[in-house]
Amino acid sequence: MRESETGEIRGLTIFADMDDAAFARLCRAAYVQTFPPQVELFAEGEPSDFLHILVAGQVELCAHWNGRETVMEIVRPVSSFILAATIRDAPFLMSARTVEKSRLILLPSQDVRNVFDTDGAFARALVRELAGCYRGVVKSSKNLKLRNGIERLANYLIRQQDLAGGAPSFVLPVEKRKIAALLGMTPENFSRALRLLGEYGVTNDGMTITIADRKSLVRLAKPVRMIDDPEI
Amino acid sequence: MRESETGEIRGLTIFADMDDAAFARLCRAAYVQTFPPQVELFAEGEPSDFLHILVAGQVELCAHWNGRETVMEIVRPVSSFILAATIRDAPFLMSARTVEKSRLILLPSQDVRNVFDTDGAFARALVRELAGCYRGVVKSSKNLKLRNGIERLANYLIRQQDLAGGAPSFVLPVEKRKIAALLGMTPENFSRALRLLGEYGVTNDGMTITIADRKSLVRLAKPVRMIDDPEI
DNA sequence: GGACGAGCTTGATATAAATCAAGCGGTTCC
DNA sequence: GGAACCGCTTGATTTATATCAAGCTCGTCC
Repeated sequence: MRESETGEIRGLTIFADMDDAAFARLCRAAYVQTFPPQVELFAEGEPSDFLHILVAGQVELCAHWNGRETVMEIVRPVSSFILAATIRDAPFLMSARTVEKSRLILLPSQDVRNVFDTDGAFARALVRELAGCYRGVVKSSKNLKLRNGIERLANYLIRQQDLAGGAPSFVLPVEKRKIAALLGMTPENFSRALRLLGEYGVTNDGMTITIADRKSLVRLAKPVRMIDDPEI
Repeated sequence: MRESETGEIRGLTIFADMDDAAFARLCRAAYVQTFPPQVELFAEGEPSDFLHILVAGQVELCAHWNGRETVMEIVRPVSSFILAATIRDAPFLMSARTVEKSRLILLPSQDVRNVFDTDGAFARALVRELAGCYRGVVKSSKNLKLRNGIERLANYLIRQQDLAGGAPSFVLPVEKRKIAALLGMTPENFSRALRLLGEYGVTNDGMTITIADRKSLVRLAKPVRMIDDPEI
């Protein structure tokens, strides 16, 4: 991997505190790869041979059981994913598929574990990262168990508006059907729920959402820090 | 804290590899406390001043939103809980309440963070522990999103039978209403689902469950490693 | 331009789950 | 012993969600 490429991930919080030598050991056998849209990167149950870092594009993590499929998470750059499987040398719990053309850096899991075993700074950074990941999933689980479909959608839209900079109009990051699965609902119900949010000032044209009356939407969504604040 | 008491937790995987001096620093200001049933140990949103370790009894972790409540996890001894909040010095995402009379060891979060900052072995053990916790929540989330109520209950019973040693009859660990909430269903639906499982050889008398035909139940439940195996 | 396909929407319907309302069966406490 | 309570169960009903079946819209491709 060339230096220009390692630079793209050097700033990630999990690498920030480690010294250059350790980082170099991590990147020695790493490689960069660009994938077209809709490519399966790996499947649930496979051994986790590489720690994946998404540099550009978008990747969805999904899960399957008994012929059913759901979306667990949508990964946006720059961030690592499936860190826990790498650390535990355990099979993937989720499958990964590119949503659009994506560039990834792949670090051999064995190298990640070796550096983690010898570099204290890296180990500590991983603790903080994994603690954050854990809390992220707990929040998502609370969201699923405590809210119904419309409430989840309302909160999702508020969050997306913030991510997009807060303007009244913004574009959904992925297909509606994927967002529906992420929120634990069918595409049909997603569509109906979105129309019901018209009562709260939400309109949509294709992938563009406009929130005319955010206060009204917030009154319905009732976002709270212990579910909706990604920083906590 | 007396040595007889620190011994109860010394064997936990998060402490196993650290040297005695570091462990002693962790335990210096720790204390042991016994709580009666139904006591709230802490509430969602409060600062995480102590890492909690359950030595005996049972504790439920629950979450609230907009007047609704759900059970996120039932902790059994000996295990730590809310490790992620301690590490990140962040507020609790869940509330904790004793289910029965319980004995806990409380380690000041600041001490945990200090030792973690200086002891590499402890940091590495925490990484593995948190990676395991993360994967646990992911599995639980897959269970919620991919299965309906009866399927979740069927898998829960199979798991409990295994935990109880595999005998056909076993006793549920907590009130049915709490199990219902854990599984994301109402007590009424839990009751009905349990009765429907009669078709698959499941009978119950009070808190005692008997699985007469495990194969039949497994055919319905379809447990898979990537959701139901706690070791992976 | 027109045919096709994919994703989205909509309506009708079926199923799952929640809610409401009793009643049952223990236990606790006078 | 009996009253009161609590958790569980059951049935009736409502609501939420999923499924099925079209149709629509907007691209792409010939």
